[in-house]
Amino acid sequence: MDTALRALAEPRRREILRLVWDRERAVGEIAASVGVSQPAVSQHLQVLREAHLVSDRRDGARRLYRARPDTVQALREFLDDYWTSGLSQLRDAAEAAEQSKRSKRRREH
Amino acid sequence: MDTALRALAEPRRREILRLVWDRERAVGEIAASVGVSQPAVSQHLQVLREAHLVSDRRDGARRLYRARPDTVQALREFLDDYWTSGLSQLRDAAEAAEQSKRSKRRREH
DNA sequence: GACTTATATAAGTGTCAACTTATGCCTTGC
DNA sequence: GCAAGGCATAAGTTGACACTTATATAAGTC
Repeated sequence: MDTALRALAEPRRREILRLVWDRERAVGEIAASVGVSQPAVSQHLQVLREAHLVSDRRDGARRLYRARPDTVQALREFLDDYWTSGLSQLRDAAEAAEQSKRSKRRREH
Repeated sequence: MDTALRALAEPRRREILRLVWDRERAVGEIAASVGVSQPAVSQHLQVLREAHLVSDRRDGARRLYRARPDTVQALREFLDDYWTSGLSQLRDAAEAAEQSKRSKRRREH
C-alpha cells in the first residue's frame, strides 16, 4: 500500500496511469504520448506493476498495459479511511468542546 | 494540490501528520517520537506547511503544529474525483465494447 | 534461420531531497 | 541585559531515482 502511494507520488506515473485508465495501451504508444524514452516508460510501468496499479498482457510482439481498478479502488478506500479516521477525531474533539455527540451518523456518505 | 501529494509521498511526513492529527504538538515532541533530529522535523514541517497540510502557532518559546482538516478534506475529495472519474471511464469503456458509440463524448473532461 | 519490430534490462549520469551538524533567531526567566 | 531553551535556517553529504544510451530478449515476417 505504501508502494502504491510512492508510485503515485511521481507526476509522470500518474500521467501514465491516466493513459492506461480507459483502455489498454502498448508501451511504445505511451512513450510517444508522454514524450520520454521507451526504457523510461518501461521502468515506470515496472513500478506501477509492482504496486499492482497496472496489469499487462502480451499482444503479439507488443505488451499492453492497463490500470487495475481493483487496486485503485482499494487504495481509494484506504485513503478514505486514512482521512476520515483523522477527520472524525478532529470533529469529535471540536464538538465535544462545545456540546458533544450526535454527528457520527453524518459522516458515512 | 500536487504539492500536497508530494508531501504525503514521504512516509516520515505521513507519520508526522498522524502525530499532529488529533492534537497539536511541539517540534521537539515530534522529533522525540519519530527518532530523527529536530532540524529534520522542522524541514518536514515546512513542507507540510507549504502544502497547507498543517498550521502552526506560537506557544511561548515553543511552536505548536497540527493538521489542517480543511486541506486534508479537499485533498481527499480531489482524490475521490481522480479515482471515480477514472472508474466511470472504465465503465464507459466496458459499455462501449458491447454496444459501441455514445461513450466518446464522455471521455473529454 | 535472418531481419524487423516491440519491449525489457544494463549501465551510467545528473538531480533532488532527506538527513546530518553547526549556527542564528526568538522567547522566557533571572 | 544575559543565559538558557526551543526552533528555524545554512551548509554539506549521501542515497535514491528519473532519465539517458546501449544492448539483450522475445515475437512476427519473409
